[in-house]
Amino acid sequence: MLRGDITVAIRNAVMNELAEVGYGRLSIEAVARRAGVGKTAIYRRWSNKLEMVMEIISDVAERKVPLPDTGSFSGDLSLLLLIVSTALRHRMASQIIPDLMAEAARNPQIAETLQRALRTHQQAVGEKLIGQAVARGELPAGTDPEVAVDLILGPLYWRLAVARQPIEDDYLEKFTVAVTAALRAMG
Amino acid sequence: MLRGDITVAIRNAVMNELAEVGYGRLSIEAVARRAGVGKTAIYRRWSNKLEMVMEIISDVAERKVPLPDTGSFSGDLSLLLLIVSTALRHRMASQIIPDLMAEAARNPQIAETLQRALRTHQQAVGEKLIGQAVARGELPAGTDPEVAVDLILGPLYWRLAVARQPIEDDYLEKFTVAVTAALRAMG
DNA sequence: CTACGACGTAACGGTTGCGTTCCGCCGTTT
DNA sequence: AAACGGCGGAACGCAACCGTTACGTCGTAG
Repeated sequence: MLRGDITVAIRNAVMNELAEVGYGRLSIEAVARRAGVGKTAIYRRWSNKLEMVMEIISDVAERKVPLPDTGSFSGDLSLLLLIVSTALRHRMASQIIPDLMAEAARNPQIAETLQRALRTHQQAVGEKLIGQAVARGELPAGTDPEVAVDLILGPLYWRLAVARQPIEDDYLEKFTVAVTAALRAMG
Repeated sequence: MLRGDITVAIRNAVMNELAEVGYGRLSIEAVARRAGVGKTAIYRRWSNKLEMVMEIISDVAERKVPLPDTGSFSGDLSLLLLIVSTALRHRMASQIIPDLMAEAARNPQIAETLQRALRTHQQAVGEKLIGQAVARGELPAGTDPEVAVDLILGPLYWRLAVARQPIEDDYLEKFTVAVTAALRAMG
């Protein structure tokens, strides 16, 4: 019954509005305005702001990202770092994610949705990456995927999304070497 | 002329309000209510919300933290990790910092204030910690303090403030070993 | 003792957003 | 041809907050 093009327009408007003003200041009226749509069209689909945002965010978050398999751990790692650092440079990630993370500290429902998406992602990446490396004998058998993911994603997120400092040409290279050494030492 | 105890009450109210509802939803009226103070008392001190929050935050951010000097790099590192991880467990840090960081993505003035505080802190910690280790011969001479700081603070911030997962007993130990190896390899 | 000024309270007009309702339009279904 | 239902638009009453103002109280400085 509901028109699909209208739904798409609303979803886009929500994402853009989220990026521009954040969840806290996002208003249904602004979304309607931006989507070129009546408020009624929105309330016909969701009953309030939280429900609307959660449904839209969940959809986006559940899109799966292809995991690297280049044949060597350092290759996998380089590629992963490249993918993540590229993603974190886009507005979608660099604005919306920190905003929702901050919001999650107050709203259990947002927290749960985000954590699930995040943890699933992390686990998948960590287990595949580390599992492959261990199978190849490049990392010791006891390597903890969880700690490994922290070591890999943490610094990138910190630098790009928190400190918001640029990444120079050789940074990812240096970083790959460092992380490899760290994981070998930790086993 | 302005009464000091009132100013203190307002500052506390702002910090608590920031932690609870975040910058976006912080209202002057709520601050006044919480501080048990009239709005006039606030407007007599600051002309608007942004100015008020920035001044208060700047003050807090500029408080200097004593840097470790335990005599060895791994000792320094362990202590630093302990200090940071403890700080990040408190509401003040785990709620307010991500919130302001997200806000900074939109408000250049907030961004600048936070970046200055952050960068100053980072540089001080990085240069002292790495400098000491290099002087002792524990790290190679070319070690980049900036990358080192990313490697140290990034994973902790990620785990505690983003992923919001607990830190187990041996995590910091493992982590210390890993980071040490990473820095040695990177030189 | 007086004057000053910071204080809390209360009210102001104006803005924004909520969630709801009613309307007339128009494309689809039957 | 008629009925249905999603659509945009407009307005509703309600609530919160903005930044400002007027007023009366009270502690302190002169």
